[in-house]
Amino acid sequence: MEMTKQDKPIRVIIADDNKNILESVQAVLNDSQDIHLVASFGSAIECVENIESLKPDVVLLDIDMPAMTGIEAVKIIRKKFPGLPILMLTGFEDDDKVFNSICAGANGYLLKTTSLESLIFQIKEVYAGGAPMTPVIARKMLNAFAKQQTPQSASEEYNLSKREKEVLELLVKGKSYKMISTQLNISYETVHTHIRRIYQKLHVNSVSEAVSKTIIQKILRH
Amino acid sequence: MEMTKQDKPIRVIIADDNKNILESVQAVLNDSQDIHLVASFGSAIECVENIESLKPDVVLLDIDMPAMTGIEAVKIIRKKFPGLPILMLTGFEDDDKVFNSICAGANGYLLKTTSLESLIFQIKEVYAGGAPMTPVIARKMLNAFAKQQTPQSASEEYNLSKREKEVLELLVKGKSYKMISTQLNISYETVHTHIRRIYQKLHVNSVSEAVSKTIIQKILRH
DNA sequence: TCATCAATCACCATTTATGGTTAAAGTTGT
DNA sequence: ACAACTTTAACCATAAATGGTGATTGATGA
Repeated sequence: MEMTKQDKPIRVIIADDNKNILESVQAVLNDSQDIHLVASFGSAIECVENIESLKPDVVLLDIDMPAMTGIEAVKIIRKKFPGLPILMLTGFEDDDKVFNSICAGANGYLLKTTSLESLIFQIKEVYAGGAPMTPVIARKMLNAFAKQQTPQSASEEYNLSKREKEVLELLVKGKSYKMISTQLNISYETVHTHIRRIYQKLHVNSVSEAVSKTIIQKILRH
Repeated sequence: MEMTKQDKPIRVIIADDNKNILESVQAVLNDSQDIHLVASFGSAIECVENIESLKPDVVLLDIDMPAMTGIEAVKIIRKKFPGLPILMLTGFEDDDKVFNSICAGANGYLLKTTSLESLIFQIKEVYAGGAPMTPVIARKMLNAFAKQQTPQSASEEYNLSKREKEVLELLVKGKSYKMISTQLNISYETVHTHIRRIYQKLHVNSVSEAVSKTIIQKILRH
């Protein structure tokens, strides 16, 4: 894949709730001949609303934003603009979020700690059809791919509380009570209580039933 | 993932039908303290046959070889040695082949045009749990993943026996060991044994993991 | 025929999961 | 301020699952 000089600059928009990030990205991209930062937004909603009119070539999305998260934004954008390259921005390698973003249709991600010159390179790369990611994330993707793991299944129908959904997610991923308690930083007994409620609400009485029910549910919604 | 100094060199074997490649790789690896090229083979078959006795830490496989291709070799090796890192070697970015290699279980790939110093680095990386690949290939993987495609080879068989499949079916339906034993008219301990084997073959160690894996697999096949 | 694998069963020890019950602190909305 | 709900946590007892080891029978195939 050869990188030829752009006749027209790559149109980029960005959404990030952190002003500092926005500003520094702006500064760098404005210096570039090949990239034109068309607009920047402080929230995902604004960004999504303006894509149609702005017609960007590449979208940069902070993965963590209040109200609408970057992941949700990806889903919406991907649905309306199947081919539009989307890069996620994240402060650190939050595996699950990056993983879910990618499942939602993101084309790669950038660590905010990445050098800003590298940013320009990565934007060009994703525009040219590449997918920036580090070997560690790549490996995770491959593993997940090989295992055909489930991304994320939100179980709305059963009136599960936020915490209960979290716990159920982890159960579906095959975690034990103990692992869940560690991961969520709560006691084993609390996990036990949550699972009790989950079982009540789902009308099941074992992990395997809960897991089946949850996955099937999720699939059927598509 | 931190790269610490190796106390023992990484044991590497390579298969490539091109003598020039073999020789230059040999030359480079022999200069390295951290890597020990244990053996090199001119064909995939020889390579596969000798893995067991050589116990390498990393395998390098040319993607294009006569008789048995690298891809076929990957499948075989991956089956016998689930955790063994495999790097594919290819002359150019043959997307499909690389893609299929990865689906077959390769952990990354190297262009033969890559600098030989880089080669050492990449070997260390895959040994440490990374997955060397270029952005273009990564993009393909992501697309396939997002679409939840099942590439030819990725719909792995797990070599479950007839009985094991039956037991797994019931597990997925949420049945307990006891219920399964009743339904199949076999003892609890036999169920236990079957499940043991199933876990081995699926590389899991709990019902929930087995169930997730199985359902996803099944659903994705259509 | 010898080797391999599928299917069956058992004994053991240990870890996990499940169900019943209780309860305190925090949140939210009326 | 009160009700309703969420999240947290604990105690107890029992059921279930997991892992190690070993073993027998029959079928299949080199």
